[in-house]
Parts: sequence; C-alpha cells; structure tokens
Amino acid sequence: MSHRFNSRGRLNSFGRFNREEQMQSSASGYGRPYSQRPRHPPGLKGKEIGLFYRNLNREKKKEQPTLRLSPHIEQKIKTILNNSKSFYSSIFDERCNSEYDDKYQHIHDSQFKRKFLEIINGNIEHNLVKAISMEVKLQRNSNMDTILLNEYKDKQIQDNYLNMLKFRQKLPVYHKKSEILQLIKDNQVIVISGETGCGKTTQIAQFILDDQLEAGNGSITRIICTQPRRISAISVAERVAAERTEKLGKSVGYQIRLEKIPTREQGSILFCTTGILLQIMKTDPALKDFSHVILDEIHERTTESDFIITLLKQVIPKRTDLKILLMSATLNSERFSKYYNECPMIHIPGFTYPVQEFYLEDVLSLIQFRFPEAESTVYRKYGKAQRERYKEKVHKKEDFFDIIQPYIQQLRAEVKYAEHVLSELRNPNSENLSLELIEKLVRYICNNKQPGAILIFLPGMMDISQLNKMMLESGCYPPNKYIIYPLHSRMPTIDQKLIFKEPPDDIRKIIIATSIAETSITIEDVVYVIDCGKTKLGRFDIAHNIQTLNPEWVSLANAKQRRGRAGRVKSGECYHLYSKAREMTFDQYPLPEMLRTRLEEVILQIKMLQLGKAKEFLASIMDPPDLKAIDLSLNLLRTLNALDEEEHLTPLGYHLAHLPLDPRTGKMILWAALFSCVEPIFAIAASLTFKDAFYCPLGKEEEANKKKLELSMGEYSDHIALAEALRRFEVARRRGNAGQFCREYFLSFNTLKLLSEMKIQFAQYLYEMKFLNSDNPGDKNANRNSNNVALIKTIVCAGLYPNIAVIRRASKNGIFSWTPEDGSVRTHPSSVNCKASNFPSQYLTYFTKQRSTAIYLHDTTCISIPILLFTGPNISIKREKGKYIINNFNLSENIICESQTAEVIQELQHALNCLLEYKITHPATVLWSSFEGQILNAIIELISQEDREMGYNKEDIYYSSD
DNA sequence: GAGCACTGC
Repeated sequence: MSHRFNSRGRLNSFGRFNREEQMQSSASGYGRPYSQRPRHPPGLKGKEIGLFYRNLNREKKKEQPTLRLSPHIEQKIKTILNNSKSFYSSIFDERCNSEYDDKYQHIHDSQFKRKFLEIINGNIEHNLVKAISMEVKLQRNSNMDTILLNEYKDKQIQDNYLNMLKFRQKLPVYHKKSEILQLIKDNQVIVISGETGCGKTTQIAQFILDDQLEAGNGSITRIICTQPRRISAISVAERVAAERTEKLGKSVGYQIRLEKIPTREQGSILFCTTGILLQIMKTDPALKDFSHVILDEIHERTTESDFIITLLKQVIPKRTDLKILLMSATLNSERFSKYYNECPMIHIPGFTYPVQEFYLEDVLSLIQFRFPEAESTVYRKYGKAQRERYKEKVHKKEDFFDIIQPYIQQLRAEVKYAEHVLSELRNPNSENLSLELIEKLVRYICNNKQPGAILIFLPGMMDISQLNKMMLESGCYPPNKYIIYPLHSRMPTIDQKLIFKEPPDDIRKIIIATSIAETSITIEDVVYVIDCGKTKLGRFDIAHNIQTLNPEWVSLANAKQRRGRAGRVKSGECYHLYSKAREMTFDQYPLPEMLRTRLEEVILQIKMLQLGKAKEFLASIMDPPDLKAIDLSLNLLRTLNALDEEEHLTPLGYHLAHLPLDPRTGKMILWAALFSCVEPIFAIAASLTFKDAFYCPLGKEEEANKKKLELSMGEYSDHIALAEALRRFEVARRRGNAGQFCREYFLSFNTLKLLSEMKIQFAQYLYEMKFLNSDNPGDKNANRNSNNVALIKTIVCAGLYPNIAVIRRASKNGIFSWTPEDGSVRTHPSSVNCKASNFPSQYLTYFTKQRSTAIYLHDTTCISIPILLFTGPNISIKREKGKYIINNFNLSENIICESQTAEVIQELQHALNCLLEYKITHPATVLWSSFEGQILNAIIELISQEDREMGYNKEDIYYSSD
C-alpha cells in the first residue's frame, strides 16, 4: 500500500493558525518564528546596548500568549483518560513499588519477557559455556570427508583450475603457504601482515580449506573471513569462487546486509562484512559453526573490527579448537600481536610497481608558482568562538615555523633547491590547499609526461567542484584530448563504467576524487597521483559534545595508499603537495574509529552480548575510548530511556539494541509501528542512519535543491522529502520508470533500492517481535495513519528528541537557530529549510548537527508546539506566579499554559508514556477500537490537521493573549 | 553557501 501525504491540513494545524493571528496582534512571542532582529536605537554604547536587548527580551516574555484548549476537546480527552486510567495505574503503581529484582514483575510471562530477562541477567562467560555444550553443525562425517576430498582431487586435473593455479602460484603469498599452515597448526591466533598485491585476501582462506580437505577434515572445516566493505566481500568471494572453478554457493559464498549467497555448511569459506560477523556473534558468541575466523584489513581500525578483536579474546579460552587469523597491513601489525599475548606474526612482501615520489619542494622546483602572501590582518577577537579560532591560527603558525625552519636550513646546506623554492616553503600559506597549484601541476604533467591517467586527491566536495570548474574554464583541457571525472560518494558518476576503462589513445583521463579512491574505488590505469595531503575527517569533540568534520593532514598509511594508486599497472609517479618536513609530523595511522565517534551503538552491543559495564569492557579494547566520551553516550542512552540508572538495558533499550539502526531512529520505527504509519517513518529512519539518496550533481546544485524542495511538499521538512523520495521511487519502480524518476530528481537508484530493502528488514524484525501483524512494510494495518503529516513529524521529533532548535532569525545566508548546548547554529545549505521563510512554527528538530566551517543542522523538520508537547519524555508543567509553565525543552522560552489545559496535556502525556511503556514490554499491535486506540487518536487529533473532519474546527485549540 | 569514508542475521 502506498501512502500519500496530505498537505491541506497544515493550513489549519494550530501552529500555523497561531502564527497568523499573532502576526496581527503582537510583534513578538511564538507567533513570530523569526523576524528581522530589532535593532537598538543609534547612539547607544557598550553596556547600554546590552541593557536595551535585555529589556526587549523581558517585554517579549510578558507578551507571551497562553496556550488553551477549548472546553469541548478538553472534555473529550478527559473522558478517554478516565476510561483507561484504572488499567494503567494498576500496572504502573505495581511497578513503581517493587524492588529492582522484581522491577519487571508486572510484565506478563511472554517470549519477550523471557528473552529480555535473559539478556539483562546473563553474562558472556555463562553463554559461552552453554553455547559450547550445545550440538554443533560442524560434526565429523567421514563419508562427507571422502566426498569432499574426491571432489578436490577431481579439480586438480581440470585445465581451467590449473590455469588459475598457475596465476595463484605467482602471488608472493604462495611462497609462504606451508609456513602459514604450520603456524596455524601450532597456534590458536596468528597475525599475518602483508601489503597490497601480496594475495593474502584471496589465498589464505583457500590454503586452509584445501589443506583440510586433503587431510580428510572437510566436514569439520568452515572458514569465515571478514571484509570491511560490502563491495570487497562480494568481489573477493567472486574471485575465490572463480579460482576454484566453481559458482558461488558451493564451497565459497558471501553475506552482507540484505544480500547473501550461502555456502554448504561444511568444507566452505564464507566472506562477509565485519558487521555480519558481529551479528552472528550476538546469537552464537562461541562461533560454534566455524573452525577458522579470518579478520582482514584490521589495520583500518573500524569500530566493528576493534570490537570483534576484543570480544574474541574472551572466546578463545573457551573454544580452544577455534583458529583466529588477524590480517593487517605491515605498519602496525606488531600491536595486534602484542594485544594477543605476543602471538606469532608472519610477513608477506607485497608486489606493486615502483612509484617515484615528489614533495612540495620538488613540485615548486618543477613549476613556477607563488603562494599568496601571508595575511597580516588583525583578527576580530570578540566572542568565545572567535577568540578560540584566533588562538588556533596563532598556534598553527608557530607549529609551522618550528617544523619548517630547521628543514629549510638543512635544505640550504644541501644546496639541492633554489632559493625561491625555499622562500615559498617558508610561506605559511604553502600549507593551505591551493587549487591553482594543482591545476598548474596537472598542466605540467599533461605537457611533459608520458600518457597515463592522473588521479588527484582532494579533501571534499567543494574542492572537487571548484577544481573541475577551474579546469573546464581554463580552456586547457579540450574534450578531444582530456576527459575529467569528479569522484565523490555524493556525486552521480555520469557513466559508471567509463571511469574504469582505459580511454582512447590520444585522450588523457583525469580523476578528481576524495579519499574514496584510496580503498573503495580502484582505477587500474592510473600512472600519476597528485596528493594534496589532506582529507576531511569526522571526529567527536568530547569537550563540546559535538561531531565535527574538518580537513586534516592525512596519516602515513593514507599517503602510502595514495601513492600506491599510481603503481598498479606500471611504474608511476606521485606528487605530494606537502613538504618532507610536514610529512614527518604525520601520524602512522588514522585515529581508530572508536576514538572518533559517539559510542551509543557500541554500548548497546556490549549490553546485547552481556559483556558487563560499558567502561570495563571498553577499557579492554586496544585503544580504549575516553571515559568522558563513554559518559556522554551513557547519558544520552539514559535520556532516551534505553538504559536505566544501573546501566541495565530497559525494555526499550532491548529493542533498540536489536535493530540495525541508531537508537534514536530505532525509537522512531517502534513508535511508527504503534501509531501505524510505518512506510514514511521507515523510509526516514533508513535514510538517516544509512545514507540519503540525494545527489549533489556538479553545476546543477540549485536544480537539485529545487527538486528536493518539491519533494518536501511545502512541509518545511527534509525528513518528509526523504520519505516522499522513497515513496515516489517505489511507485515509479512498479511502473518501470524508476530510472527516469531518479534522473529527474537527482536521486541515487542504488541507494533508494537499498533503502527500500531496509524497510523490509525493519518490518521483519517488528513482525517477529509482534509489533506488526505482517512483515510487509506496505501492509494496510501498519499504515492507517501514514497519510498524516503532523503525525509523521511528531514521530520523527519523538525519535530525535532532545534535538530541538529554535529559529531565531533569517538572513540571506540562511536560517540562524539556537540550541541550548551550542547557542547559535545554522541550517545546512542542502536543507529545504535553509532558504525558507514564513515558517509555521519556530521549532526545528534535527538528526545531524556537525561543526565544520560553522555549526550546521543538516536535516531539519519544522514542528509545532503541540508536537513538541508529546515528544519529550517527561514534560513537566509547573505552576509559577499563578501561571502554568511548560518547560523541559531546555529551550529559552517557556510556554505558558492555562491550568485546565496544562492538566489535560500532562495527563494525556502520562497516558501516552504508560501506553508506550506497556506496549514495549508487551509487544503487540495497538487495538484501535479499544482505549489504546482512543488515547492515540486523541493525541493524533490534537497534533494533526484532521481536527475538522473529527468534528472540531480550528477554534478548538488556540492561543489567547492574557 | 556546503556533507571524508564505511557498516548492520
């Protein structure tokens, strides 16, 4: 079933109504979501200006309107509440009076209760012992051993197998085959280090399998090998199957999210993403279906691989027959060996063609170039942020001179470089990205060097876009001689396949890419690499509790990887646009992901696996995260009611931990199931946690933004645009014109397809948990309210709470909002609300807040006050000076409320929270004909536009000025 | 006036 949003209602939803009325009567208050900031009278100075604004704010507060429900709706809600009161109060009084051990006594015995209690009372040690005592699939079967052995022997005489073997034997890893196998026999854990091109990824699992088949151990051998990326899991599996002259699904298979080709249960190799292994370990921590675990590319230090490495340490003493192979690049392999009690290590040399390296000083010797003169501007030092930025700049400059001066002296002594080169090197601006320099270098290569593709690494989209534009406008790259490909995860590649192909002889291929071309995308025929030395890196700023994204110097590992991209088919050249001195300051590896991200999801995993207290477990990781970072995440999980004070999972937390989603979007889909509006909310949840499908097409950004605005259907919501994009995609797909739809709206077909499949995955889980009656996200009963936009926004906001900002002012540069934690924030230019005006309310809810050049809210939905009332977990309404004030939004302005209205809203809120908690502990769909349905309907009526149809009109709810 | 890259039975 499809849903269609109804935009009619917004006009009489009471947020909007309020606004129109207020516009006439008052110059401030809620009715003015934003306006030109009133300016202070000219002539005021210093403190006087401050006082002027203070008084203005005081005036504003006095003028605040009062929220009042009409007696009619009030009465109706009261009746509903009275009818259901006895039911809930009995359950919740009981719960509140009981001790912790009996905390969940009130839950009826059910499958849910059993599983939930198992998780909160269990521990990993016990689970491992229990798991091992259970029957395993990997049982010795002599009959099968013989069959598998014969099958393997038959292969040895096949021509194509032998041809493949000839190729395989040329790989460096082949020479170490027996050594590796011996190490595996003698040890439970080994570390294998090897560089690109050594063949470890495709060969080692096969060595083990073939060795076991030959020894007649086929029936007790099953190897699982993890890859950090979906693409590599598939391509490695395909390659290995081809080498074994088999189709996928026999002795070789793969499994990634939403896609799997299983293997036979014994005598086989399964390639999967690291996340899949983690999922498997949630139900089978002892990994009893496997004989060997190979973790590939662990040097990348993803959260998942770090987590598994730590977890396996607890598994190996219990499963002494399980073999672990840790595969890493060479630079940091000793650390893994050390972590595993100095386990043996074996090194395999790699094979790539030689790459000649040039540094900035060499580039400056090759081409004439001058960096812009160092600025002598006096920075504005007012305001905390500006002062911080100023200090940072000064530090940076000092650091630079500390590094560069001794180096320049050394170069001067060696007399290898001209004086003008040294003088450019001394300019602090030589450390800033210069697209002009890059363009000149490209031209130099094109004019002086042999044919061959050029790959340019840049930090981000803006740089790619600008360089692309600069090159096209220079007229030096006519299309009959050059073909330029921008390459970025958010940009559509005009022709997907063409970029990988070698162009015709007289055309040079130039690729302008982000770090995506370091590992994820490989273009074989690259001969020249230009490495700007910087990459954007997401971090978690613990001190300010905010995500950041800024360009930083790459690590040595990145630089090496970039250089290697030039030597895949023949010897190449790599031009680094930083000095040798700067390179000495690079870190060996990028900071492990675990130290750069929020930890909510990791903590939920810890709880699912019953690994005890978060801090204890995280302390046993190779590089433990900061205690403060753990606290921040624990606090958020408590705010979300996923963990209780003792750090145990709550029933809600239990469900959230099961879902392959961020906990906040997980909450959204649970609400969606209860409120029966799953299609749009599933789409939004999937887009927020996975990836949104909107492309940034070069040169057509405006057009793309317009199309996104169209999809938001006047709802002041990026989230609605996400839902609508997927809805229309699914309609178009049924009609067979999805491709055309994607082109028209600048959407990624592949992303939308995955999002669509994720919706099914969510439905399956919620169906298993009994929150839905069907595993089809389009089921009619699961979408009875999918057309209600106000409800969709409410659920989005409920999930995202406490992420709420207040719109303060609109400027030609976009909307400025305010959040309690960060003060002034901006709306990201890609948001449909960035250039909007005439907002129906002054509140925005958002998922991503990130600090880059400024603090940006990336996706926003404008929400009305009534929506806000039902999304905070415990909104308190307190009496103050004869008025009732709703606070707890942590927002600057409280909402004044009439006493009767305050009472009704608070009670309805309470009923909703009780109902939700009851449903979470007693998973089932809502009975819409019972009081459950009445409570939810009362809320829906209150927040939504359907009031008129339900027999109310807009006057039922309104604001009046006191 | 701008979002490095990944991932989830």
